Amino acid sequence: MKEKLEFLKLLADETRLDILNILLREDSYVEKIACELSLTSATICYHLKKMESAGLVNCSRSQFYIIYSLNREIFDKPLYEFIKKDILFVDTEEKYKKEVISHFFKDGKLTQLPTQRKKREIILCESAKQFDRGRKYNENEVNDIIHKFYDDHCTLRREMIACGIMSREKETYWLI
Amino acid sequence: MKEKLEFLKLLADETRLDILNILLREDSYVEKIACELSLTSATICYHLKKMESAGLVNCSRSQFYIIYSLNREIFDKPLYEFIKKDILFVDTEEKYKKEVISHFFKDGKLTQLPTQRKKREIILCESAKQFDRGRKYNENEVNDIIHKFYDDHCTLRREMIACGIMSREKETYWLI
DNA sequence: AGAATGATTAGAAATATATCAAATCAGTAT
DNA sequence: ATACTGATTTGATATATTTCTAATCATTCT
Repeated sequence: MKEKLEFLKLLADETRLDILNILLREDSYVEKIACELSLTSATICYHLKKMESAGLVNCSRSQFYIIYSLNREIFDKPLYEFIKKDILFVDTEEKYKKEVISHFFKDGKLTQLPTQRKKREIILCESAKQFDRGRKYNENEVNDIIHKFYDDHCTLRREMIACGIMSREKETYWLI
Repeated sequence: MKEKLEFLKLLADETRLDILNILLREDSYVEKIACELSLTSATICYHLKKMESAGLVNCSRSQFYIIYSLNREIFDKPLYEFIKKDILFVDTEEKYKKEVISHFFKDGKLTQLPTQRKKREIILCESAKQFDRGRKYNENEVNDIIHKFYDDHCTLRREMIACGIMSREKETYWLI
């Protein structure tokens, strides 16, 4: 998660890639790398310290120098390992529905019936909450209830039946 | 090379990692991803476009939507593949030597004999260029030549012999 | 053809970070 | 002990990039 991102951020820098490529070839030390890359020691040190604390490289003192070396095993892992998060996404459908509902319902009024099938279905389900399950309604009652939040009661009524939320027999309507 | 860096930069962003993790689970489209991550469509689009042009994801239109999917084969490769540069480093030793020489020689004068063995060797080799190979020198000649660029001719003369650049027999000196 | 809708682009603001010069720290050698 | 030398830290500057809002584009459906 957070660590993986930090890890990838470390790799996503040209200077650090250059440093890693040098270490891939041979162990080295700050001053020499700085010379090879035409940068200051301060800069190289800054990068090496960062990479060291992330476990990308190791270091040990040898006489005057602090020798840096690559932690090679890390680089054998497939890229997949570095992007996969362990977090499971739950309730994304629910969140999406809420988003759609809050977009089409303003102050309790349905501003418009969505053209898109998937979204229309969500809106129709939401509209159906104005009716009680098990109760029978006549056409006028249905129209009145719909009219409280949407002008075109004919269309909405028809659509609810078309998508299988509501059923009708003669003049009687009920939720399925 | 350049491409690899661009690739890693793309991965080193939290939002893009989130997007990739969503696509790892299922194909999706801009608006839905935006909703799931609580960001605007513009932002998601910006990231997806970037990743698409790098070949990380693919897209195709389906009715209203442009469905994005992961280019999975890329993620199977080991990290190593993404950091290894093809460029061979040549002349790094040469560059390092020049750096050391220009540091210790100012205006043709040797400011100081380096303490460090490796650097001292470089300086001694550089100093040896003042002598001609094959020619024999007596001690005074050696001292005079050295004295033109360094005060302590005794030390320098001794060091050149110690490190095997110059040889001596009785009062005669010559380069090896 | 025209309305609706998802995708994209443009411009601006905010944030993160690589780099350097200079100062300081920490071992090494005489 | 003291001078030397490589490593590190600090503070400042420059640059890149993410994100948003608003406008525009492109496609689908009636």
